[in-house]
Amino acid sequence: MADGIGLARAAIEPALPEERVAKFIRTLRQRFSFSDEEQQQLISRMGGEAFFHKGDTLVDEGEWIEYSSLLFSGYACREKIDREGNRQIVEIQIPGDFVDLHSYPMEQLDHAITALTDCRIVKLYHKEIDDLIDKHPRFARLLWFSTIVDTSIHREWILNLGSRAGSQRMGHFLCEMYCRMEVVGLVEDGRYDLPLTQKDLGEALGFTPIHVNRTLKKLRSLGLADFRNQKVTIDDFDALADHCGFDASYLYLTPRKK
Amino acid sequence: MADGIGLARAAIEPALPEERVAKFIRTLRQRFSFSDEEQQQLISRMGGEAFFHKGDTLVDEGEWIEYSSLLFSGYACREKIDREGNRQIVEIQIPGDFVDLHSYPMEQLDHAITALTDCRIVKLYHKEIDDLIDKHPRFARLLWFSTIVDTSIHREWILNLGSRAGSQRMGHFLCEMYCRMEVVGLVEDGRYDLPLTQKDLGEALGFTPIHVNRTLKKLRSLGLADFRNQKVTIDDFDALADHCGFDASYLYLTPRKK
DNA sequence: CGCCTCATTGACCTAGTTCAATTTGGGTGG
DNA sequence: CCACCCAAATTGAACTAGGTCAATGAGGCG
Repeated sequence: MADGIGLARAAIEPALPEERVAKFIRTLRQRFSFSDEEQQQLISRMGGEAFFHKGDTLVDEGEWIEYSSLLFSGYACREKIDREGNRQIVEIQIPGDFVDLHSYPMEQLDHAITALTDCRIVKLYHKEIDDLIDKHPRFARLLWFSTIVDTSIHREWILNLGSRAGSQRMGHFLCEMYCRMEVVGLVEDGRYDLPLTQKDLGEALGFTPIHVNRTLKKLRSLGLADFRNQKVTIDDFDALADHCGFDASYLYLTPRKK
Repeated sequence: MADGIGLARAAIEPALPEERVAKFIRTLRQRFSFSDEEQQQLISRMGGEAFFHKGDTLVDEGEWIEYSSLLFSGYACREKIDREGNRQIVEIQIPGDFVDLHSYPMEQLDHAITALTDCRIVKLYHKEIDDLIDKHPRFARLLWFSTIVDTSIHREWILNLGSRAGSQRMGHFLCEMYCRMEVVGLVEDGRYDLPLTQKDLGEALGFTPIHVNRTLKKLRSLGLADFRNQKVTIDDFDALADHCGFDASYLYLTPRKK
């Protein structure tokens, strides 16, 4: 595991994991200067792949965790279940996301991570992170940053659930996914995949599936967004963003100004 | 700034900052073994106090941040304002909380931090954290952990706003505050201070102030909780926790089992 | 072809909002 | 100590966004 080639060898498909890992690194590079050598330092420490089927649990609540998983294909979500069995989706994970980097400091999660589609992940063992930080302390701040973006996304969801209603709450969610998908090259002609049912959408947004249906109908009739067959089409992103007061700065996707 | 004495000298009142800093450290020690020397390493790097009045902004959205603030007396909240001017409180900060340790990796926040009462903070400059991690890489994981607990709290709020209604949503919030106040010794005879108006409570829970009033009335009539004059009384915590399905594990306050 | 899951629509119901008025209590100046 | 003020709490009444219940369609698949 001296370099990225080890990863390619381990791949089941001909796809090069480096390309997917690069999605994650590209996001980081938008905020931090990052030498090629540092990039190699990180990639070389990643090793071991795993495959999950739709519906599988990638990480279970309370499970003892030794490595973090970088999602390089497929979609997953983080979810919490309350006493009555209500499911709340708290975040959607897309290719290029480290789905549980926060398990490095945390060691056990308070929520489960479930595959929304078949998924492939690359592992980064926590002992490798220890070693990486030991030798290159700068990585602490860098990897830490990437977990803190999730915190920011959570805060915006709190705002979304607490302060926005109906089509604005829904539209805001679709805007967020649009922006996140775009940086990893998964938006084409205003379209992207969103492998959720209307029931799932309801569980993310605090709506009943019936209300989700009506909300989507409204956005469609306003010409702002269309969700059909697990695909989202947004012809005029700015119009939708304006409709729901979406401002992408909480996603920390743009370079810092300083 | 070779030791904690520097802090005491800087204090405006005779209160010893170490005692308050210790609240933060005590919380960490519940999960990490922590030598006295390490504790000293951390405390010795903290320096500089600041005082804020009720209503002041401790940290503004988008502001460039060079140090993180440990709240050692008073209460604050993190809030986001949307385009329409609606305010959403996303977390309450109590004595012993690092209110913006996440500004170390993030450097600019997506939200503001506002004083709910007069507040006193101790600073930890980010360059000191750099140095600390450089010399003692173990601190990276440890401080990182403490920011990740906020992420977990945010997730539970998403669940609370998305899945719980009425008195259960309110009760859950009161349970959380009870538990967090208890570890820092601020609960006496089932009572603790909560310096919020009913309007503020509504802005935290996604309710109108009128509904907050009715929800509180209901909890009072059920004998589960009483909020009056910015003080919460919970005679039977277990009964309240049972009423709203509260499980404190997301607060990561108990020692790890492993 | 028939099954099964998901989407869609209608009718009705309720939790929570809105609007408006009244009360309470702490603080302040005379 | 009292009179006054003001912010916050409380209550009532009417209204509505969203939930509940129930039925119908529509697409995918063995």
